[in-house]
Amino acid sequence: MARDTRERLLDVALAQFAARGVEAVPVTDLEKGAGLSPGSGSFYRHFRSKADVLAAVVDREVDRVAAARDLQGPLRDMRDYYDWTLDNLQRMGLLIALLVREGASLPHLDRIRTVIAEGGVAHDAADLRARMERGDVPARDAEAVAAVVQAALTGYHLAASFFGGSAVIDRDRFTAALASMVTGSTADDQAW
Amino acid sequence: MARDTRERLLDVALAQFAARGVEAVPVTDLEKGAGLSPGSGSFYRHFRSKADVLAAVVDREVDRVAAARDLQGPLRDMRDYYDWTLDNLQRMGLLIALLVREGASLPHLDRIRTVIAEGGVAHDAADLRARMERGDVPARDAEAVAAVVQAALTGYHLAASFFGGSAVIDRDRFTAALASMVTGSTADDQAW
DNA sequence: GTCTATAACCAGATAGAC
DNA sequence: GTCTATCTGGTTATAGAC
Repeated sequence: MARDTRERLLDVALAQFAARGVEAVPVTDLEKGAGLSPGSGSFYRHFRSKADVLAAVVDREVDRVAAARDLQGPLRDMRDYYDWTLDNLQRMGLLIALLVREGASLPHLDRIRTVIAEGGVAHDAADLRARMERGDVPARDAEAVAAVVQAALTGYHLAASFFGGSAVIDRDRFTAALASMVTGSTADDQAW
Repeated sequence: MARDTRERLLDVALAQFAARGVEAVPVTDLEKGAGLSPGSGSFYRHFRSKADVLAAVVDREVDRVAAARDLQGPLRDMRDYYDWTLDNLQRMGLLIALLVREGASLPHLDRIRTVIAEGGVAHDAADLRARMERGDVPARDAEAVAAVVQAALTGYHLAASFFGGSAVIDRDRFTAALASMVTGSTADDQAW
């Protein structure tokens, strides 16, 4: 047993809840997944209830996402940034799956919203405004453009995760098109 | 009792499944919602099981969406089309909520994917290609641009429905920015 | 077609030995 | 901390009267 039983229970709970939904996962399955005897109440030595473990799962995952965000290096060009954002969404994958599944009934909803939205539109809009003033990017409603970018990246990620990545366009073509729409560059400037 | 009991059960099931998740809704609640005595097995005179009613719900809803799509009038300009698409997503709201909640475990998944994706990227890409050839729109990777548009609209819809419409940008500004990014028009052409 | 009643089962949670 | 055993309550589904 490498890690703490409590940690193992949290790992299993995150994976199972995200994949099958909280209601669909019996406590017995969590015990089984953590190497405990299913049906024994051993789970209850670590958490008071199923709702309790859900809250702990969300808490730990939000902390992780917040910590990972701080590691973000300096942004190079726009496409790298979009690429990095898609990676980030993938890293938050299980948390997002959980959010999407359980919706409003998730605990700590405002913390989740804060972490997921934060550094998003507001930050991007400021960056865009600066580029617009320098003339790197055509002048438009910066906040709205930032919102479009955010929505496009999120939508792409969700579609890929629902439909298993099939029937969606290649990731490179997607970020290239998005960057070209923001910067106003056209086919004359760049091959695809 | 206006409509058939079977229809009422389907209505209640759609609403409840989308809102709370299939697992979380006992058959008793469906009976209650349809005006039947909760706990009586009356539900089972209309459906063989809970899985059966879920399949019927999805089937009926996909049929509705497909039928509504055929009513689409001729497209005027691009912004009207984005507006119409957002309306459409709202009309598919409960089906999308169900898809998002239950994910891969939903029955008839490929039918859903077909109906939701179809007439989407492929159709838009053809339209864009024509506009690019006429010079109305800057020449770019048409399929990729169509995918970005689709992802942006879907992402906007989902964010609005998760977070209750708060913290999201105004719908008009969103579609305006998206249209301007596709057509390549800038602040000089249009006020916001 | 709907009802009352109930069977069969499974999930959440607790007690107490080791 | 984990186990066996168990209580309790809720859920699916069926039987049979009306």
